[in-house]
Amino acid sequence: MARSNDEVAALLQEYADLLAITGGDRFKARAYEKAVRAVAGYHGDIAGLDIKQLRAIPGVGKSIADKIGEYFEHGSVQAIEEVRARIPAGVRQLMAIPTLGPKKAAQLHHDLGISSIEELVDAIHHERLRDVKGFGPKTEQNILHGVELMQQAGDRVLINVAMDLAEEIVTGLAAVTGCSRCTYAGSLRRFRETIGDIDILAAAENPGPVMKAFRDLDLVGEVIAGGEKKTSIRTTKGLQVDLRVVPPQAWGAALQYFTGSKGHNIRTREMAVHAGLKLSEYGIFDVETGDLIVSETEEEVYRRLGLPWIPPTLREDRGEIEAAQRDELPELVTERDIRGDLHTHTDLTDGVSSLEDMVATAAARGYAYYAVTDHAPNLVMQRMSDDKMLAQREQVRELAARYPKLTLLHGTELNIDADGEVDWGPDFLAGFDLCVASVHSSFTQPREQMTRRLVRACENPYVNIIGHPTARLIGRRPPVDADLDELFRACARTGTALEINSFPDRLDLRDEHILWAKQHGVKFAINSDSHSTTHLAAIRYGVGTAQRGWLTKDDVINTWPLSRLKKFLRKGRA
DNA sequence: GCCGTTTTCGGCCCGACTGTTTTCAGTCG
Repeated sequence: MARSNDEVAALLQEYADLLAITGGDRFKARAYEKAVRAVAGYHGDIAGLDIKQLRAIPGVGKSIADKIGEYFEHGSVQAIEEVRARIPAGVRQLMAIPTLGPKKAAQLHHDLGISSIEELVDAIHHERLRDVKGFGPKTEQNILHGVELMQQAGDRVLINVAMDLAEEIVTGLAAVTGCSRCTYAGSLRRFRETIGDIDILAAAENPGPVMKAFRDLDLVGEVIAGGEKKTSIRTTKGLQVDLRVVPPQAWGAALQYFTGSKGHNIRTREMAVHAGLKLSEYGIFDVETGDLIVSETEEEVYRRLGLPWIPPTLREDRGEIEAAQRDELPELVTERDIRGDLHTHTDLTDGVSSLEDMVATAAARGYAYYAVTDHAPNLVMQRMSDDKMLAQREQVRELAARYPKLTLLHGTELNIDADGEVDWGPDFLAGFDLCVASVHSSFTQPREQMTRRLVRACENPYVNIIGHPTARLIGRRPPVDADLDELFRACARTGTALEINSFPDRLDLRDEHILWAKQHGVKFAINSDSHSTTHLAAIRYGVGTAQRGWLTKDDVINTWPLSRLKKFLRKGRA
């Protein structure tokens, strides 16, 4: 379901870009960019809001609220149509080329009539850029190189890919003599679901050796920019990594700055300005005297702004500053709070590890309970049968004796069919300790049908958790189209939890949907959906996503003591 | 275009690096 928030955000971003290309008031363009972040990060669906409610969103004033209203009413916005008519779409696309921004794109369009990437490449080959002011031979090379990179589509990568790479680089740089601290920052530290580039931060009195060690890493494909304090490289696989080295005493301010997000940083810097201070990656300074006030730790930086420390996963300018000012930041769920995994597979269906190995790995993680939830018969390719399922249950019960500290639960992952029915009737389902139910087919049903299908699953008294609720695969399959408000209401009403599937290519529900569902009073289960012993650790990404959705321990059923969990799983059954 | 415990007008985040130019604009994060 393409949320209307995302549609509107894309439209406002286009307008902001076009305003930047046409020149004029750059603060106007910035105001639209601010509104883009506000709309994209808004917790609910903005389609249902009236003008007054739209204006209540910080960063959305009369003009933008009216444009959003006009868009919902007519499907287009006149002011945007007018500027579209003047600036060909291809001119905006030029901005996607690294090193090309709105000014250069506008100049190419104005001086040479270039309005597409193809025309630009052609113009370079015919040496037509030589006469344009500000464009030299290096710029030509940079553009051609940038276009080549775009064609290779070195897009965003999944969080686990970036995390593995970042941890490898951090380990390498931390070992360099003179490097006192090293960590990853940026969107990775905020646990965004995909990562565009990796930000590494190091502290050293003398940056030289750390910079050299970075440039010499085996994974470096090319050095994009190499300065004294900052170096950017592209790995052999095409991912950009930026390293910043700061003096040790500036660590806290630098970490705060390089963690972002951009929106969060703008807010904190504005707060500093209003207090007669200046906040940069080197610290908080007194504007009058230029004296450094604090810089060593993030806690000090936030405290000087009158705020408690804000967890990185909240730093998206989605209300965390206001919550911090009221001292109402949520106490976020952490990986340590997770007492068990409630969605896992074995080699009885499509897993690759045995029941024994999966349980041993769960026990080694210190879990208090663990559910085995292999696929049910309707997912025919998994070749499940009643007999096999019952035999596995026996095995689980026998295995339980070997793990006195770990309670084993026998469950299943049911298949929600096109009508909302599941694999078994009540008699057989009653034998399970818990049931996950998920959509695995008919992904493209119309909205009403899909909504009814999911709500029916919730209404089944044996369904405890809706697995990967939108069934999206990041970068490969879009989310199903359903009325999420209705689904969330049904979950809250029936005592059905929504899964936060931790598998890095799912992360489903995603952060914004979690925030939205939480407003309805829904409970969640953070599960790994493991198909191998190595997958259990992926729960960290589900926890990070849950944090981005502002969840506390109490919101997540698999942080609860077993007795409370079991009560929830009875779901009001007799 | 948005916003307001100094403001309904006059502000609007900050710094590194590059390429071009000779003191700086543009881009990026």
